[in-house]
Amino acid sequence: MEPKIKIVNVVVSTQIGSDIDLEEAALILDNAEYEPEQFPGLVCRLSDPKVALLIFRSGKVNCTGAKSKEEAEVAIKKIIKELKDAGMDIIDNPEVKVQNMVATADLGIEPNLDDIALMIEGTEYEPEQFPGLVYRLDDPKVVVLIFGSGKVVITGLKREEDAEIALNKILETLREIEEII
Amino acid sequence: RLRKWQRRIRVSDASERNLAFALSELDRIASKLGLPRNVRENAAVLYRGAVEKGLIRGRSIEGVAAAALYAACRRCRVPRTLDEIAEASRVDRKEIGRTYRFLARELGIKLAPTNPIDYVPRFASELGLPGEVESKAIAILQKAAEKGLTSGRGPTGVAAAAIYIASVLLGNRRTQRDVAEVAGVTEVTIRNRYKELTEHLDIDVTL
DNA sequence: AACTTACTTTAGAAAGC
DNA sequence: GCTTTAAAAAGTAAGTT
Repeated sequence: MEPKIKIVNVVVSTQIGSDIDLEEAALILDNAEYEPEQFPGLVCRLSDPKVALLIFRSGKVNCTGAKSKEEAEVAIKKIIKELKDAGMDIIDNPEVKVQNMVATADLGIEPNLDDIALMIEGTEYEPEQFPGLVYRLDDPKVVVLIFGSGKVVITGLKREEDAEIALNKILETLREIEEII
Repeated sequence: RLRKWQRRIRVSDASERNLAFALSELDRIASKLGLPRNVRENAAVLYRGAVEKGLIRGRSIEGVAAAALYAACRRCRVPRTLDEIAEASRVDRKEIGRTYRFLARELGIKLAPTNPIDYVPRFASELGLPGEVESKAIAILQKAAEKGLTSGRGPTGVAAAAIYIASVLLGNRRTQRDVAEVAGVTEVTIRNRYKELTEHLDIDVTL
């Protein structure tokens, strides 16, 4: 519990029915946009849990922008209630699956990105294109963006605890590099 | 049996035609950018390697050629930005960058991040600056790298700021606007890097 | 020169082109 | 591959004031 890891985004998927009339749903939901020419899903933004939901004709639903799985579940229950109250055929307590989580943290040191790029396989660092170094880990299968400030972004997370595991692995690798130098 | 034979001829015909096209593309882009022979040859080697490993599948010949040239420029320490390569070819920078990463990974080429110092000779030359200014800019960049002032910043921006500072210090002043133009960055970026470098390296620039 | 807004990178799901 | 969604990191860019 040394590093303060903060979950900043959670992506979740679920299914609330099948063969959903998105035109109808668009009329029922307040902040809904549905432009099939542009994207096959209906976009609905909620302000309460500040999230965005994508609803598809198949009944599949994605929820992004939540800070936790629970927050995403609250958002999904909200739209389910709205659609059900309007008379649509919707599943009540669908199983929600976390597809991805994004976290931020601080290494507490200012790493030399050039050294990391040269010494660690599987890292990409192209400052011309992006200031962060891209570090792909296999064990917790996540991707970590490391910045010169020591700030870090961890994404691809399926479990919250993997963030700390990944962070510790990186700190350990950084220590090994410093020993060599 | 005869069909199979004809097919082989056709395939090898197509391969040769594609390789010839790729090499002419490399030459066309390289000429437009005024790249030396060794860079073109290096790019051709990379391209052939990509063909041998079947890395062209699902990718355009122009895209792979542009990416090979981008990688070759870096390997030969005469870097061109993705924007410069994109402008000289008809491939957009996003695809060149993506293809370059793919090639580097698949061909097992590990390129060090572009060193801002590698941009100095070209930029200084385009600005008509003497060798002393070039050397001074390089010295500034070496100090900057030691203090971690280049990490995360765009190589062209840092190089531009160092050249600007060196030009002022040695009495061969170029305007930020002129330096920004040859480096392909904005004046705002030069000012930001300028502030950072002069403050952290204790450089007194009196105008 | 300051502000604001916006784009670069990463992951993942969805349905369709 | 692309399209759309959200969010963070830090750098760079562009438009206003």
